[in-house]
Amino acid sequence: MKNIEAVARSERNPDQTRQRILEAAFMAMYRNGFQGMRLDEVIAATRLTKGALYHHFPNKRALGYAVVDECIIPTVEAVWLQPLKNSADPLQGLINVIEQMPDNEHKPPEMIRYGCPLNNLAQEMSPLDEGFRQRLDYAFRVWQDVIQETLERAQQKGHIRADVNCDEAATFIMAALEGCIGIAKNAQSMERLHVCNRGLVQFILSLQPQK
Amino acid sequence: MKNIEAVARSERNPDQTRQRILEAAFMAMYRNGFQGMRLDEVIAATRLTKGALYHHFPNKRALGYAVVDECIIPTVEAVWLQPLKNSADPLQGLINVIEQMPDNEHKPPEMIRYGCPLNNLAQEMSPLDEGFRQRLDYAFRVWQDVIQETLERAQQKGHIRADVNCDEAATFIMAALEGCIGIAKNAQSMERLHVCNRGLVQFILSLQPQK
DNA sequence: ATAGCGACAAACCGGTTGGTATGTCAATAG
DNA sequence: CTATTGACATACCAACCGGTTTGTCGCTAT
Repeated sequence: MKNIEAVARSERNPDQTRQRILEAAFMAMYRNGFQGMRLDEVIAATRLTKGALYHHFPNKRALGYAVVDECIIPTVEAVWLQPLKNSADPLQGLINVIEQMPDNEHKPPEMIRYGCPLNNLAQEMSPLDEGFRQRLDYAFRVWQDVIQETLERAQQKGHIRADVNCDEAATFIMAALEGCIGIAKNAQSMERLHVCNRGLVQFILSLQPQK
Repeated sequence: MKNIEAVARSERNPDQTRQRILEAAFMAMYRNGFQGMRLDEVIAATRLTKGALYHHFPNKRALGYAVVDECIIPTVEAVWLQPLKNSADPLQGLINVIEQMPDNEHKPPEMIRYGCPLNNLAQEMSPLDEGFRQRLDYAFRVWQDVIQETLERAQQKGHIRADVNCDEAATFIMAALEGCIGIAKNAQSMERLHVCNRGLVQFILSLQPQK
C-alpha cells in the first residue's frame, strides 16, 4: 500500500516513462524528421528533463533507432500483417487495406499532412546513416513479404494470373503506395490520394485473369 | 582588354557567382535535405564567404526557394518536357524515359544513393513550409501535365484504350515512379529500381487495347 | 580626379542544441 | 540501520549555425 501510494505520487515507472519518451519522439520525428526533431521538444512533450531522457537513451541516434524498432516496425506489422493474413479473399483484402489506409491508425488528416512515417524516415535518413537504413530496409522487407504472400495466395485461388511475378508485383505495389502518399502529402489533398490509389487498384486488378 | 584581365583576376562575375552558389546549395540540399544543408558547407564548396552569400540571397529560405525555382524545376522540364514532346511514339517514349532515368542528368549512383531531388524536398518540406510546398506542387503539376499529354497523344493514336482516364493515370505513373526511386534508394540497389520500374512499365502496357 | 556603388571579405554575435556532470530521493538489500 | 542503486532533476557547457556588421576594393559615371 505504501508502495502504491509512493509510486503513484512520484510517478516512478521506468517502462512507462520510456514508452512516453518513445511516443513523443515518434511524433516529433514524424512531423519534423529525425534531424529536425529537437530533444527539447521531446522533453517538453513528456514533461521530463534531459537527465531522464539520457537515463533511458544514450544519445539522440539511439532514440531514433528505438523509435524505428519499437514504434514504426510494430505499426507496420499491425496495419499490414494482421489484416491480411488469413483473409478469406486475399486480393479484395489487399484492396481494402489500401483504400482504408488514410483513416488508419492516425486520424484522417495525419496521413495527408505528414505522410508515411516509415517512408519519411527512409527518404531522409537512408543516405545519411547506415543504421537507420538497415532498420528501415527491414521494415520494407517485412511489408513487402506480407503483400507478396497475399498475392501468392490470390494466385493459388486463381484470382490473379499464373504468369504474374508476385515478388516484383509486391515490390511495385509497396513502392507505388508510398508514391501515392507522397504526392497526396505534397498536394495536401485527400482527393489526390484517392485518385492515386485508384490507379494502384487498377494495377492490382490488371493482374487478374482476362475474362 | 583591361576589363577582361581585371575580371579574370578578381573573378568579379556576379551572375556566375550566384550560379555557383545555387549549384552548391542544390548539391548540399540534395544530399542532406534543406534543414540539413549548412550554409557553411555552401560557403566552403564555393570558396566564398558568408558576406558574399548574403549579398546574393537574403536568407537561407530564399536560397532554398531559388534552388527549387532555378535548378529543380528547370531540370524537371529538361528531363521530361523536352524528350517527350513531339516524340513519334509517345507510349514507347514514355517507357524509354522511365527506363533511362537512372542514368540521366546525374551519374548512375547519384539517383540510387540520394533519390529524386524533387521528391526528397517535397517529403521533407511540404508539411513544414508553405512556400516550398507550393513551388514543389507546381513542379509536380508540370511533370504530370507532360505525362498526361503524352498519354493523350498515345490515346489518339489508339495505343491505349479510350476508356483510360489520362489525368488519373498520369498522376499514378508519377507517384509510382517516385515510389520506385524511394524504395531503390532505401535498399541502395539499382537492381531494386529495375524490378520496381518493370512493374510500372507493366502498368503502362496494361493501358493498351486488349489484343 | 573622385564620389558612389556593387561585389564581395572578415569578424563577430546570440540563440540553439546535443550532450554531460552532479545532485536528490525513494526503494531495496544486507 | 545503513549502503547501494535505479530513476530521475538541475545546472551547465561547448560547439554549431543562421544572421549581422563593418570594411575593402575595383569599376563606372560625372
